[in-house]
Amino acid sequence: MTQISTTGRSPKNSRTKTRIQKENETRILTAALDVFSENGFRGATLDRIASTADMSKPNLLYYFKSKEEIHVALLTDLLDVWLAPLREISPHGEPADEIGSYIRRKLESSRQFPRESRLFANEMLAGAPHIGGFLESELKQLVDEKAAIFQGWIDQKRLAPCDPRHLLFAIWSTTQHYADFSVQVRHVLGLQPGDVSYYDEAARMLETLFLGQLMLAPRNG
Amino acid sequence: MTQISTTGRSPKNSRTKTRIQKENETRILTAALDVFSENGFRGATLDRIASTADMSKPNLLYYFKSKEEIHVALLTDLLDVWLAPLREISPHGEPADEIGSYIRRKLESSRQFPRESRLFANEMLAGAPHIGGFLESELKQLVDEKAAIFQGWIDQKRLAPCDPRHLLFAIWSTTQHYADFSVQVRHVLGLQPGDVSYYDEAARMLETLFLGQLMLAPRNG
DNA sequence: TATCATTTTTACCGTTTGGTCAAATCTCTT
DNA sequence: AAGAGATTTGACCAAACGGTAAAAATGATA
Repeated sequence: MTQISTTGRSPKNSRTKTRIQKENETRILTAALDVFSENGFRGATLDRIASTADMSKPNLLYYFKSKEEIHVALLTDLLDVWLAPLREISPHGEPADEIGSYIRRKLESSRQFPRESRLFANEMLAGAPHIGGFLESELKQLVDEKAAIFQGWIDQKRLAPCDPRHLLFAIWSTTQHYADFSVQVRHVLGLQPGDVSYYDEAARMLETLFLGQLMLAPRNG
Repeated sequence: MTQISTTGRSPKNSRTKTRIQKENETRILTAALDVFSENGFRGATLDRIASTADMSKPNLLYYFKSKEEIHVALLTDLLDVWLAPLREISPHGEPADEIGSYIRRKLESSRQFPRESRLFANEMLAGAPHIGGFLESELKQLVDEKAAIFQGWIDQKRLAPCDPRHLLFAIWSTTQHYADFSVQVRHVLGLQPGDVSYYDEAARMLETLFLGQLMLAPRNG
């Protein structure tokens, strides 16, 4: 499997991009995001991407020389979006503030970039053939760093004892769920296909869960 | 898109299944689960399923007359697995007990049936083309029923005010994450490909999150 | 407006895909 | 051991697939 590195795309070796080049690359990438995020890498076809982009297949291949190159371009852009909210967590704030705002950022990211989230999810389900390296290097390193912050708060009794990495998993899963499983969310809530009005209620739920306390009555035992 | 109903599969119209028939259907379904759960419906191929099942493609098509029929068979089996843990929630127990054991059941389900979970996830990402009907009928109905139980507990002040459906979403996402994103979980934790030893820690995390209290120090404001 | 590089199209190619068919083989029963 | 039914195989098909080559059309520039 071809792993990601910073790839030099675009036709020929020309350094400056023309107006048409920029326009068409954007059109292709947008169309490809639609198709890849719905069907995954293997399930996507160049024909579908081309027709979604309103472009002939050879013309599309003039801008990206293979299906894989389009996919890599999308994933590369994606990784920044994915990491950005995590980077902002600071050791200096209150745990509730830091974690609360991280959750809000992640949820906002799901609302704004649901297709990117699904692209990522598809890549995970397929066994991360393209971004395995990213996961065990950049992501792992950043997670270790932020986990240490959480551990500090735990040691100071400002956060319940727990495995910080699993706390991050819980945040990732609950927030990304609203993008990745939006079809299910909408069906269960009885909403129309395009309706994403559930995000406000989602934010309240996650605030209660992570920052408040869910169980009110004392448990027996 | 072909929606699911109870399909009469198997060759001819024979009512009784032979030994070979049962064996081969199992082999096919097992292989298909591997392939579909990794690549989704569109990304899966009959050739791969056949070779995974150690069987020729025409032979495979003797038992299931199309790719879609195999997929439908898998999804049909899946839906029971998916609903079973939810059905068990009772209005008569303590909220913490009921929700706690539901989480444990769901997590156990992720551990035991990760491929089924990924099959479901793939179907969601693709926009639920095959089980949309199930989502808005059976699932919605069951969710409404269980949400009413949660609402009862909220009214009795035994559970924090929240949208019960979103509470279910939080449980689904956190538990299923360990099956669907297991590659990421393993990479971040630095575990080997087959290692699923993270489930115990996951269970502790989710107990703290849902039944306990994460934030220990009072927040300002 | 002539020129040249960029962009787009048309016509392909070899492979993979989902699926069919008839013949061959195997299995079970008598 | 023979016959009937169940199973398996090999040969095939049309369509879709990822991708190529070269000519045609377009755009920018002088």
